[in-house]
Amino acid sequence: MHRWSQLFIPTLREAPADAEVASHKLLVRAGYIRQLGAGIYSFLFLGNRTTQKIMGIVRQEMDKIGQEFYLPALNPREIWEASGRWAAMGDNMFRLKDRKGADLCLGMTHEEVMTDIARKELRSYKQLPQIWYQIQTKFRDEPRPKSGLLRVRQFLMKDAYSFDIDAPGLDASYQKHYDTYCRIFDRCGLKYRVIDAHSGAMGGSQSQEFMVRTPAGEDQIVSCEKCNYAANMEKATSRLAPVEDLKAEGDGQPLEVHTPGQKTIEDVARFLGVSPKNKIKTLAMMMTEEDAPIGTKTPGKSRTRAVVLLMRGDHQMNEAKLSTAVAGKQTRPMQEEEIRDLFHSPAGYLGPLGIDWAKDMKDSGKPILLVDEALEGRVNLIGGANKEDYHVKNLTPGKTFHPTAYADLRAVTAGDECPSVGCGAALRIDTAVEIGHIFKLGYKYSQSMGARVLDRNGKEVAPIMGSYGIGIERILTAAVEQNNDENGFWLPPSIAPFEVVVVSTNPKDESIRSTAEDIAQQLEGSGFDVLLDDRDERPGVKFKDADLVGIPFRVNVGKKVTEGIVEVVRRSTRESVDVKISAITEYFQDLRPAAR
RNA sequence: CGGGGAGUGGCUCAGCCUGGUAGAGCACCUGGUUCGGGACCAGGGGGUCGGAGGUUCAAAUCCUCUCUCCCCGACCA
Repeated sequence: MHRWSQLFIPTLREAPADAEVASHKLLVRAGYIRQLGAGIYSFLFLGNRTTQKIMGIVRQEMDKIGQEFYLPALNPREIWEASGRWAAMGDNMFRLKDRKGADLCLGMTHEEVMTDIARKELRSYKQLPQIWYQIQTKFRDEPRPKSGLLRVRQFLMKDAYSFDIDAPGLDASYQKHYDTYCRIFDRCGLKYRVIDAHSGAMGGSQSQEFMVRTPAGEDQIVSCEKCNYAANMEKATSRLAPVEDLKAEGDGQPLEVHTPGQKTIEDVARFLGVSPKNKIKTLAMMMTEEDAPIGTKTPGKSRTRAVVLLMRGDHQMNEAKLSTAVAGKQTRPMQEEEIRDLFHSPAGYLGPLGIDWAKDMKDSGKPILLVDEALEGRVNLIGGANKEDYHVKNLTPGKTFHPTAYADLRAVTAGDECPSVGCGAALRIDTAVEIGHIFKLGYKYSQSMGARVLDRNGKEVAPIMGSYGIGIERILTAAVEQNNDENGFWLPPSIAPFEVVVVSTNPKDESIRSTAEDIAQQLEGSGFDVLLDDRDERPGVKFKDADLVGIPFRVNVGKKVTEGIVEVVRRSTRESVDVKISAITEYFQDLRPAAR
C-alpha cells in the first residue's frame, strides 16, 4: 500500500521559470522529474513509475516478436570505425578515453553493437530471421537540448534490429514492427499518426515515423483529418486542381513581351491579364559541393554551382525537398552579381531561356535547372526573358527549354486537397513529436561490418537489416502534452504511476480515515495501482495535488461515508459520480480497459 | 556556433540604474485555531547574491573575465 504521507512527491505550486512547454512545467510541478543539467533529467518516484509502466508495455508487445538483449552504452571506437560512423556522427557523439588512452564513445544507437554480434554469431540462413531488441540509455550531445524531456542528451530508447536473409524477409520483419508499434502506442493511450519519412543518409529504402501532434513538437507534419494520409513536409504532396493552359500566341515560339517595371509574379500576371498559375517563378540558388567527405571536420575545397528552380507562379518552394533534390548539398540564394553572371539580367525578369543547362546532375560545370513537377506537361507558360522589363510567352518545359531534371519542390500549404484517391478533404499542417521510427536499413551495416551468412545454396550473403526505435520518455511527454490543463495533467491508466488516488478528506475523522484505508486496500487487492492520500492536509491541498500528478481517477472519501457513499472523479472530464462503498471495486473493474 | 535573455534562501521574484553590508510571497520548523478546492495567528530556522579578479573607506549594485541555464536560429542516425 502506497501512502502519500510516507512518499516523496515534491509537488510545486509554481512552474520553474525556465520551463516553456506544458509537459516540462507540469512534470516538474508534479514531482516526476528534476533537471540536473541542460538536457539531463532525474526521474523521481512518480516519473520512474510511469516510465517503468511504459517499458512494461513495450516489453510485453516486443516479446511477441523479438528477444530482449541488454547492450553496453560504453562502446569502443573500433566498431564505429567499421561502420564509418565514428567520423560521421561528428560532435553529436559523446567521446571519451580510457586510462590507456583508447577511444571510447557513449552509444547514440546500437546498429554497430548488434551487427557486431550478428557478424560473430550468425552463420546460416537457418538462423534467420532474428529480431533483437533492448531498452537502454542513449547518449547524444545535442547542439541544443530543449523543451524539457522533448530533446535531451540522455534518454531511454527501445531499439530493435532485424536480420533477414532477403528483402521479402525484411518486409515481414518491418511489418511486424509496424503492427507492434501500433499496439504499443494504442495501449499507451496516444493519438498518433504514421508518416512516410525521409530515408535519409542511412541508405535505407523505407522508413516511417510515428508522430503525435502537439504544439510543443519540433517537426511539421501534413495530415488529413478525413483519411489516414499523413506525411512530413519534405514528403507531403497534395492534389492540384487542373489548370487551363494558355493558348499559344503567334507561331508558338517564345515571344517576348514588354513588361516595364513589372517584377513580381502578381504584377506581371495582372499586367498581362493571366493567372499566376500560368506563370513560372524562377528561383536562383547556389549549391555548395564539398570535396571532403561528409562528416569529416577538415574543410575540403568547396565549389559552388548554380541551381535554378522553376515553380508554378503561385507555389512556394520547400527547402527540405530542395535539399533532397540536390542530394543534401548546401544551398543558398544567389547574390546579385551571381544572378547577373548567369542570367545577364536583373532579378525580376529571370527565366530559363538562353542558358546552357546541365543535361543531368552529373553534367558538372554547367548550371542545373530543376523544374517542379507541377510544371511537367504544362504548355505556353510565361516567364522572365532574362532582359530588363521583358517577359516571355509560350514557354513549354521540355520543348522551348530543357530541364536538368524534374523534381518535387513544392511546399504543401494548409488547406490543400488531400492526395489520397477519392478523399477530397483539406490537409492540415501541425507540429508533432516523433515517438517511434521504423526503418529498412538494407545492407549498410551488414556489409560495412562484414556480417555474412550462407544462404540456401551455400553462397555467402549479407543479411538485410532493419532498425526500429521508440523514445520511452517521449511517450510520457506526448501523453502529458495531449492531456493537460492549467491544473495539471492526466495519464491513461495503462501508463499512469497510479490508477486511482484515494483521498481521505479528513484523516482526523476515524470513520473517514478507516473507510479510505479499506477502499484502498480493497482496490489494491483487486489488482489496481492505488495511492492513498492519508496526509494530514486540508482537502483543498489534496485535491489540487491529485489534479496535478497525472492519476486518472480519484476517490473522495468524505462526509457521505455515513451514507455508505464516496465520490469517484474522472480527472480528464472532472465528472464526479457517487458510488456505493460496497460496490467500489466492481465500479472500477467495469472501467478497466480490456487491454490490461 | 550566431543572436537574445536570465543567474539573489527549496520555488516565484523585488532590490542593481543612483554603491552604505539583503527583502517579500510561497515552502520549511514549533505552538495554537482551522478542515470539501493550495487556511489563519504567533514565534522561528535558512542566503558564498553563479564564480574569479578589479575599482572603492565600502560592491548583490560599478568594471573585466569566466561558468551555467533558458529562448530564437544553425544542427538533429
